[in-house]
Amino acid sequence: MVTNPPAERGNDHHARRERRKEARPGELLDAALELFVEKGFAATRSEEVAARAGVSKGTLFLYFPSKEELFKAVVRENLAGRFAEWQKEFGSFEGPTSDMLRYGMRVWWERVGATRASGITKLMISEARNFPELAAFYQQEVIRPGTDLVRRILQRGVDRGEFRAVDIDYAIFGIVAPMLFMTMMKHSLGVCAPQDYPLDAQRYLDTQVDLLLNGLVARGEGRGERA
Amino acid sequence: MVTNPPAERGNDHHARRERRKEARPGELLDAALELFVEKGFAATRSEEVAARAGVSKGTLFLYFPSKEELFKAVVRENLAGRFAEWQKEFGSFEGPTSDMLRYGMRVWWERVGATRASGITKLMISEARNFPELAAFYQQEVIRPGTDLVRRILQRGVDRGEFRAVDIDYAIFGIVAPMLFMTMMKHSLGVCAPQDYPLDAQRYLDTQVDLLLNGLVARGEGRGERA
Amino acid sequence: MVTNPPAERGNDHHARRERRKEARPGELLDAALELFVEKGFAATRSEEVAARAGVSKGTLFLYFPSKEELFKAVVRENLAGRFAEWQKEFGSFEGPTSDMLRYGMRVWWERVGATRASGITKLMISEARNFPELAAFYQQEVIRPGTDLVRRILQRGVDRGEFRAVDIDYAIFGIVAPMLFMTMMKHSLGVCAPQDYPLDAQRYLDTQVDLLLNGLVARGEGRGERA
Amino acid sequence: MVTNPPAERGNDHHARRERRKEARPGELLDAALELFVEKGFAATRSEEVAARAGVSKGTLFLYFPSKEELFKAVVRENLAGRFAEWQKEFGSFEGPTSDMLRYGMRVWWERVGATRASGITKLMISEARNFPELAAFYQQEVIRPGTDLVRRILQRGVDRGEFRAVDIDYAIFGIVAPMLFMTMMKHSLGVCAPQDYPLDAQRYLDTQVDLLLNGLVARGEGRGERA
DNA sequence: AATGAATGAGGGTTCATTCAT
DNA sequence: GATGAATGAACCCTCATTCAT
Repeated sequence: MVTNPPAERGNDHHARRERRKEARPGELLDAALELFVEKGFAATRSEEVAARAGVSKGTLFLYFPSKEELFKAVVRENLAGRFAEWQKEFGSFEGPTSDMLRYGMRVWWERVGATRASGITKLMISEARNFPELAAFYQQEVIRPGTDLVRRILQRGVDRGEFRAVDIDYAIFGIVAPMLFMTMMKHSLGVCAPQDYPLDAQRYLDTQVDLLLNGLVARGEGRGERA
Repeated sequence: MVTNPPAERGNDHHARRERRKEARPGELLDAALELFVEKGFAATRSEEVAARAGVSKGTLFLYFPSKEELFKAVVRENLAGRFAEWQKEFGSFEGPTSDMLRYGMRVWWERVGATRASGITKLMISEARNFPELAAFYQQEVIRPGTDLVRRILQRGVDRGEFRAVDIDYAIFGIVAPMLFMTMMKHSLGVCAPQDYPLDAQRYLDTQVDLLLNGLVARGEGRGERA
Repeated sequence: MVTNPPAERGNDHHARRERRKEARPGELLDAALELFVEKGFAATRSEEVAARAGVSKGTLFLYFPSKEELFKAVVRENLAGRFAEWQKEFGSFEGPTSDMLRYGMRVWWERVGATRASGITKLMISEARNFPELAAFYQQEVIRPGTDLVRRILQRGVDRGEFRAVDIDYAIFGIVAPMLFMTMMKHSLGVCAPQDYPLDAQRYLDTQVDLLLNGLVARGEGRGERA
Repeated sequence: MVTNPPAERGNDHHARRERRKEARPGELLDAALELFVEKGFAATRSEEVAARAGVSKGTLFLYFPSKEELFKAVVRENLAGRFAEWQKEFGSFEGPTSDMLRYGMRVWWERVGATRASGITKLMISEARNFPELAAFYQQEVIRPGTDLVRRILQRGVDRGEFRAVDIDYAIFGIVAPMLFMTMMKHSLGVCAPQDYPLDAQRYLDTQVDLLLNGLVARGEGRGERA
C-alpha cells in the first residue's frame, strides 16, 4: 500500500509500521465517515468500517471502545473540531455584514454542505431520537457552536445598524433552513431519484440569501442594501 | 365501512368481536404510525407495534403480510390516500393564487405538518437510502402527487398573470423546503432539545410564504400583494 | 357447489346442509391426501387443507383433533382400510401363483402405485423418523398387512410346489423393492426432473416380475414356468 | 490443508486456536451430516447443528452463509466431491464388465450405502419437492455424475460384446433401484422397526446383480457368467 | 355445527463486542 | 498491538391449535 521512499532506509521497517499505526485512527475515521453517511449509524456494521480501513474488526475496538465513541470521533474530526478556526475567521471579518452572510453561506457549502461532512448532519437528524446520547453530544458540539456563529453574524449586523432589530433566535432559522434542506436532498431522496430534483445548490442558496437579506436589511439604506 | 341495515337490528351478537375485527387494521395502523414516527422503520420492532395495538405478534401478520407492507399501508392511510381529496379541494379554489398558496401552506400544516403524519416524511427522508423499495413507493405515491399539486398552484399563478414566468420546477422547492425544515425540526432535534428551537410554526411558514411571494408576484401589479 | 335436484324440495335447505355435513370428512380427507402427497406431512399447513376442502380452519379441527389424526384417517381411508377387500380377493384366487404375482403387481400399480395413494407411502418413508408415532401406526396398519399379503402369495407358491423353498421373509423384498422404487421416482425426483427419468412403469414392473420369477420358479418346470 | 514447514517449527503458539479453526468446517459438516440424515433438511435446526459441533449458533453462519449452503457443502463433501476419484478408478478397470458391475455395487455399498452418506440420498428424495433449488443442485452434482458412471459401465459391457445391446437409459434403473431401496430401508422404516426388516444388504445386492446380469449377458457366451 | 381471529413458541439469520492467541 | 473466531441476544416471520361468537 505504501511505497518505500528510495532513500533514507535503515529503520525503515519500523518507520512504516509507526506511520501506519499513527495513520490508523485517521483511516478508520475516514472509513467510518463514508459508511455512516452512506447507511446511517445503526445500519453501519463495525466490521465493514474495519474492512474499508484495511484492518480487522478487533483493531477498530482497540482505537474506539464502541460504535458510539467512533461516531463521536467522526463528528469531532469533521465538524466540531473546526468551529474554533471558523470563529477566528469570522471574528476578523471586515466589511458589510450582508457580505459576511453571503460569504458564510458559500463557505459552509464548500467546506461542509458539498462534502461528505454534511452527511453527518443528515445522519444525526435521522437518528437523533434513537440515540439520544449522540444527539446530546451533537447538540453541544456542533449545533450550539454553529448557531452561535450565525447568531454572532446577525448580532453584528444589528449592532452596526445594517440589519433591522429582528428576533435573532428566530432569524437564525432563515439561514439554517436552506442549509438543512440542501443537505437532506443531497443525502436522501436526491440519491434515490436524482432526476426528480434538478436543484442547483449555489443558485438555490444564493437566492435564499438574497430573499433573506431583502427582509433583513435596514430600511434607511433603501433596499439597495449596498448601493 | 359497513352500513347499518335500517330495520331488524337483531343480529348483533357478533357485535363485539366484529367491531374488534374491523377495528384491528386501524388500531394496528395507528400503533405502527406512532412507532414508525418515534423510532423509524428499521428500529421499529413488529412485536412492539402489535403490543401497542393490544394484540400479539402473530396478529399483526394476519393483517399485513410484512413490515414493509405495513409501512406502505400506513403511508396510504395517512398521506397517499388523501391527495385525491386535496386535488379536488384545490381544483375548485377561487381567488388570487397568492391566497391559494397561503391557504395551501396553512392546510398542509394543519393536516400534515402538525400531525403525526409529518413523521412519515421525516422517516422516509431518514431511511430512503436503506430501503430503496420503500423510497420508490413513497416517491410515486406521495412525492409525485405532492409536487404535482404545488406545481399546479404555481402554474395557475403564472397562467393568470399573477406570478412571473419563473422556472416552476425550481420554484417548487421554495415552497417545499420550509415544509421539510419544519418537519425535520419537529420530529428530530426538536424532540431532543425543544428549548433550543423556539420556533413558532405558523409564523415561520407565513414569513416564508411572504418572502416567496414578493419574489414571485408579477411586477405589473405593483407589489400589490403587500399593500 | 352442489346443484339442486329439480324435484323433491321442501326441506331442501336442511337436506343440502346435511349432505354437505356428511361429505365434510371425505372432502377434508381428499384435500389432505392431495396436500400431504404434494408437500409431505410437516410442510402441509392445516389451513391449506381446510381451504382446499372449502371449509374454515376451525372446521378441520372439529372433525380431526390434530394434524396427526387427520393423517391417520387419510391412511385408513386410502390404504389400511382396503386390505380386507384385497385379502378376500387374493384368498379366492385360482390359477398358478406366478399369475397371482403378476396380477398382484398390476393391481397394486393400478389401485395404489399409479394413484395419489402411493404418495402416502413416499411421505411415510420420508417422515417416519420425525414422526415415530405415525410410523408405528403405518407399520401396523399398512406395512404389516401388506407384507402379510405378499407373504401369503409366496407361501402359496411354495406350498403348491410352484416356487422353490426360498427364504420368504427375504423374497418379499424382491417384490416390494420395485414397487417402492417406482413410488419414490413418481413422487420425488421424477417430479423435479421428469426428463431425466424416462421410466415406463408397466414395462419396468413387468420386467422385474419376470426376473424375479425366473429366479423363483421351481427348476422342474424347466424355466418356462408356464409353457 | 496447510503443509508443515520442514524446519523451524517454532511458531506453534497459535496451534490450538489454529487447529480448532481449521477443524471447524469439518466438525460442522460432520454435525450437519448427522442431523440432516437423522431429521431431514427442514426439520434440522441450525442451532442444533452448531450445538452438536460444540459451537454457538452464530459460529455456524461464520462458515456457511445459510442452511442451504451448509447442505450443499455437506453434499459436496460426502458425495459430489468424490465422483472424480471414482471415475478414475473405474476408468482404469480391467476384466469382465460383469465383475466391474459387481465390484461397483460392492464399492457403493461400502463407501456410500453403508455409511451416513447414503442418508443424504434418502433426505434428498424425501425433500426434493419442497426444496427445488437443492433438488436441482443434487441432480446436477450427484445424480448426473452417478448415472453417467453407471451408464459408462453398461456401455463398456455392450461395446465389448459382453452385454446385449439393451436400452441403456433404461437398464440403469435396474442397477440404481436396489441401491435406492436399500438406502430408503436403512434410513427410514428400517430405523423405526428394524426387527421387521431382517435384510442382509450384501446378500440382497448380490442377488439383484445376479438377476440383472442373467438378463444382460450376451447369449453367445452361453450364460457363462454363472458357470 | 361452523367460523376465523388470536395466540405464542419456535426457527433462520445478523452483528456489536469480547478475548485467546 | 493486531487478529479474527466466537458469542448470544435480538429480530422477522410461520403455523398448529384454541375459543368466543
